[in-house]
Amino acid sequence: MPELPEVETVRRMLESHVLGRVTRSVRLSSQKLRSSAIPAGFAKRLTGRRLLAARRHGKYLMIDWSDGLTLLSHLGMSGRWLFYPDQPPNHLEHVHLRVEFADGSRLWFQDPRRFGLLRLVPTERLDRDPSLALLGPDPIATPPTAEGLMEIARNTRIAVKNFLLDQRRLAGIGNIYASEILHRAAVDPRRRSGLLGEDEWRRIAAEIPAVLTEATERMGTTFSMYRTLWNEPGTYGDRLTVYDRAGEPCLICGTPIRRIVQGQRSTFFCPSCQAKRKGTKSRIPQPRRGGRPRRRPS
DNA sequence: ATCCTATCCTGTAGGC
DNA sequence: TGCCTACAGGATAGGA
Repeated sequence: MPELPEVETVRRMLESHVLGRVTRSVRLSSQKLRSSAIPAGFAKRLTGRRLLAARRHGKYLMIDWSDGLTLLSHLGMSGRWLFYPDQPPNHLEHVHLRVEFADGSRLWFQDPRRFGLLRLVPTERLDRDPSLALLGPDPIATPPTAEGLMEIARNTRIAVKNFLLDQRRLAGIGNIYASEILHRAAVDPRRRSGLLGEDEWRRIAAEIPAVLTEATERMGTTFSMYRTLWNEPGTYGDRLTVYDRAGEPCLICGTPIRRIVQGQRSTFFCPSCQAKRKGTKSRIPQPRRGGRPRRRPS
């Protein structure tokens, strides 16, 4: 579910509202997350620690605690960090981690599908963690250049949509924003990365941070699962130009948006704006203003 | 090496 | 209403 903008939204909220709090009790669910190696003593090691910083690389969130401890987390498809200053809900399913702070506030990690990750790592060894070690640059911390992308793409035959999803090349883009970026860059998602021209990479390089930043400003995109730290939906769904709009008119040219499957995942694009030609001088689609509200999250 | 497929889970929407 | 299928924002092991 969550891509860079959703994780960054949560990170900012942790930074502004949870920083400095000290843990009083920590409870782990017995239900195991798919990718978490949770060592014995997890809860005990986190007890009595002060939250010092919240960092992010790509879709990974890193929460630093006192005494050199970092909680590495990935939201997978359905993970949520939720903060309750006062009363937490009585019944909430799939809560894997419950942290209670000394002031009575609580921080929970919920993940119904259990594709997420929680791992407690010594801060100094974080960069050697297998999940982080292979990640490419974060496109917000290090905005990509046309030249850089072209270099990474040299000699690869992978479709550009799947290229954008590969976290070892760039860390943070997921299935929604890959489609959005390519639509705004006017590049056909099926094009082989190694065959794209410099002008196309230039447009892609510009749209990557543009789309991710705009989405972050709107606290991400909520279809169903994703929520902010305050359990609120993100509103970038109102700005999506192609994702989940199969059959609806392209906001630039009116051509019906198409859905195809690449790597067992949906890709949405405009067959006209993103015509499969090299060096096309297409108009760059602009984000829509206002527009009809998207489906309300449940 | 590179690319692709299947798989891990639960919840929900839509067709009948 | 209920049953069934398809699909969902991700990463990754293993095979071609």
